[in-house]
Amino acid sequence: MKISDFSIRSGLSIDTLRYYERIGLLPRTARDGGGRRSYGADDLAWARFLGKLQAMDMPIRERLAYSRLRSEGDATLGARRAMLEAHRAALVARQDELHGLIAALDGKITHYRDRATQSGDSQ
Amino acid sequence: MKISDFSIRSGLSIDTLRYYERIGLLPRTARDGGGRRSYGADDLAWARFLGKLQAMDMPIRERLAYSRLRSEGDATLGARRAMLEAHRAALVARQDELHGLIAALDGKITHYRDRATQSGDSQ
DNA sequence: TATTGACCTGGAGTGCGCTCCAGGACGTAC
DNA sequence: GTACGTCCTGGAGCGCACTCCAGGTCAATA
Repeated sequence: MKISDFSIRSGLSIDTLRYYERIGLLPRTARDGGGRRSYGADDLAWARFLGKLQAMDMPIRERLAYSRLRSEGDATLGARRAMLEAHRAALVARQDELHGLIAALDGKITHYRDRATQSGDSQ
Repeated sequence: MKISDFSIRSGLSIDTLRYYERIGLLPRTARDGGGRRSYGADDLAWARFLGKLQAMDMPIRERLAYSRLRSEGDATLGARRAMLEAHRAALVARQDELHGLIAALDGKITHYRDRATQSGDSQ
């Protein structure tokens, strides 16, 4: 698969794909005769998983650490699982935080609604 | 209140306080005889509210827009409420997204657990 | 065969959100 | 009255995560 197709299918821009390869987040991609990148199905699965880690707010340094572990093979399965579990805990914490923030926001919105034409401080 | 105390009580660094004032997120703070900033209780409420908007991932441009509305007085109450309601919807959407991502992560973690000593691709 | 369009590389530029720095002023403690 | 700590300003620098650009190569198409 050439980079333009891979970009569409992975959801990552062409520039981002080259950038990720440069920093080692994606392994050095296979090339065709003319030196152009040629992606396979396994590359797609990995790129999509990276996309998910990004959607989970995992910073690029951590994704890079995970990627390095992955490149070291099965010996690092435990370490990778530990990273995912730690990140899972962070996501759950963030969910809880959002819950509280939404509640606070609801209070504020209600307050605004109540004083639509009155005075007082609403920030 | 001087800036060092206000920094502690608001949770914003001294540099951040000055930066926010520079870009107009905090109104020009009152000064004492020597030209130093002198904060009041209302400043504190506003700074803390800004902190909450930040914790809600509201980008600085939006916080700035909100801040400008606030400085225009009660005429903008409706617009401010609309902003908060829009942001609330974004937070709820993000909560839902996190829910799905955590579920996906759980699948991955379970997969890792199952193949602790086996072969196969786990990303 | 000439042109077009997609691709390549290395490196520069961007936007966000601060954070740090130099050089200077003030006010309190000794 | 001088030393010290805290403050001031304007501006530079930084880390993140891309995004864009110049200058060049290559393959297919007209």
